[in-house]
Amino acid sequence: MTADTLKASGLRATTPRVAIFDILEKASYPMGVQEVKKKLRAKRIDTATIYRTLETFKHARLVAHVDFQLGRALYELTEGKPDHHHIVCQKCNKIQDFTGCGYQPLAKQVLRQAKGFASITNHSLELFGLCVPCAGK
Amino acid sequence: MTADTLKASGLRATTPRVAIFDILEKASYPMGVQEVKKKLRAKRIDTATIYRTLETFKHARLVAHVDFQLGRALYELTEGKPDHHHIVCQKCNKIQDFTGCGYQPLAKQVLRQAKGFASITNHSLELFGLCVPCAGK
DNA sequence: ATAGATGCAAACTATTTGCATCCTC
DNA sequence: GAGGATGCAAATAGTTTGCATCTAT
Repeated sequence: MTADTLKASGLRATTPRVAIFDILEKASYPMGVQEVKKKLRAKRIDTATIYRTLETFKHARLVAHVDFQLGRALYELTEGKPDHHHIVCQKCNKIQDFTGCGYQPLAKQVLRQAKGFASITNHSLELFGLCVPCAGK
Repeated sequence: MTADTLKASGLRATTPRVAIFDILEKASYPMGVQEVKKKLRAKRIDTATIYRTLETFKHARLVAHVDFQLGRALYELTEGKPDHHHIVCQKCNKIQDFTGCGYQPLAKQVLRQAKGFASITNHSLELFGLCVPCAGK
């Protein structure tokens, strides 16, 4: 149950949090605040609460912050998908997922080179390109 | 000369463009619109122009869009630094660069797997971690 | 009971757009 | 000269914050 997942992360299982988590769980791609808000429709949950909740989830590492260079933040559950990434069509924003970017050796190497850093806790990687329909002009 | 660089990319060498390019050239880390504006100080260049110019540079591939999950877009010249990336301290936002993320084989593999995509034209990769001072609490 | 979370409203910051004027080629 | 670029002003979008009230534990 979602409430237990939240509690397991040390978070209170409030109505908005459960609702937002459930929406992310059903989503098949990263969602922004507006998208979440739309899905919440009937439930009167304030936009500020959505922002705060997503930020909270991010700190708890329940969600990952994803950036498609669209001028807004997107989030997706990390649950059971480590090293999860996307390729995004630059024309139509279509998304496809892929797993494994082989960043572990890179992280090690960078830590060795970048003397000023003690640890790497996170990484973001997105590929941008053209989907088949858009490439065909 | 900067003007020639711009023309070589098919862009008109206007005063604002030259000024903004020069600022980026001197910068030692990715800059946002506000940072550029500050550097432009005396020169009366409108914020809208900065936005438009950076977008233009981006399309011309003179600059790369960088995202540190700060809620605003940053840009840096691509000039002579292909496959250039950063590691960012999550506490103090200190930045260190590194080169080469070995994404070429990854790109190939993803194109093979992600059937819906025809090409990859770009990639973004940032590492997030803690710098030595911040890690020491 | 109490710390923490939410709703509401307002403030802020980032970014975009329309249009008249200006400047580069 | 002509078309693209800029400045200005206003609009739009995204995000944050203060505070009184509510709620999960």
